[in-house]
Amino acid sequence: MTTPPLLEQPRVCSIARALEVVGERWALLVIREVSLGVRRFDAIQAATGAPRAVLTDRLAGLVRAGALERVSYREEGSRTRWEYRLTPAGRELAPVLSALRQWGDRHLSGEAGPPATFTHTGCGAPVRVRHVCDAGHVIDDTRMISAVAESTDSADSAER
Amino acid sequence: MTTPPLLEQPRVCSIARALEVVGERWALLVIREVSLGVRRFDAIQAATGAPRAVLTDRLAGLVRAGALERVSYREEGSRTRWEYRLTPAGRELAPVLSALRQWGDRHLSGEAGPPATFTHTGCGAPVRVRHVCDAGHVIDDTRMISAVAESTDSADSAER
DNA sequence: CATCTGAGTTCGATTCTCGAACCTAGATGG
DNA sequence: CCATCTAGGTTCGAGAATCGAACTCAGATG
Repeated sequence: MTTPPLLEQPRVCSIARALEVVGERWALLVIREVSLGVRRFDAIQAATGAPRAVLTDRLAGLVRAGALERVSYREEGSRTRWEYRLTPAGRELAPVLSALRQWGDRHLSGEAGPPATFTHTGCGAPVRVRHVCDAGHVIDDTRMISAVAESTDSADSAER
Repeated sequence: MTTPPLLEQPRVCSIARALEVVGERWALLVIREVSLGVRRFDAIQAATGAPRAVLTDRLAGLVRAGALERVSYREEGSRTRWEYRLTPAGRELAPVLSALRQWGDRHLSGEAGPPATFTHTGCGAPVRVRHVCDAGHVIDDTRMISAVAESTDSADSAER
């Protein structure tokens, strides 16, 4: 109980799997932009600052992973263009972005305060991400969350 | 409203700032391990699979950023050792990890289902991260969240 | 026909990451 | 006293990823 044993294999975990998709540099900033309605290559490039070659790569990866889709569209009297849109899976990354923003706001925004604030459109109150259980309890103390490992091969249960 | 103008500068944003600290490869997996109680260099190395040199670098970065602290400790009749602990700021990364895990669970865990589940210790109900406003409303539709840019220089307000 | 625009490619120069091997200082064993 | 073990790193060379700037290409536009 004092010193957990060394694992022989890196831990299998959804966090690691998620990071393989959205953990590369620029990937989450791309999702941020598309969430904000910025959908065209050049606009995403300008708003993120990613090098164009890298952006090409990230966009393709996010499409392959099912977070974005590449759609052709045509404005009145204009040629066909491409744009990137969030898929439902991509939209579900919103809590990841919010959680990062919340942490950055709190710990990295210096004197100036956060560069933007987010409010509930219904009631105007500030919005944050929190742990909530399905019975409706808001949980701020992470010690009140228990991990249960789905028994795979190497049995290691995590406690916090 | 149709096509947002190209930004001249990459967007200033807490997400980008947060990613400068925790966005490098392995950083969040290190935080995951320390959250789980794995505190020693070799144990973190084994659980994450990060190369040792990279791990040295990430640990130093996370200490510099104030998410971890490096503490010496001594077990009975043993020499002095070092361990890494979460600071309060590091503990506040929990929603980031949970949000990533939630997304990975939903979209990347294939047949086998999620490798672990998390429940509220009080009531046993599954825990997830959600947007909640300070008036207590749970918000699942992100269109009900409004962004208000703190008026800096280049005025661009974000709508979703 | 020349120009503009959107959406990429190509290129050479860093920079980062990987894995394996090596180093060091305090126990520990004989 | 010497060899060994362990924790916590360093060092090293090779390979992959990132960077910024310049180039391409096809369909409007003048």
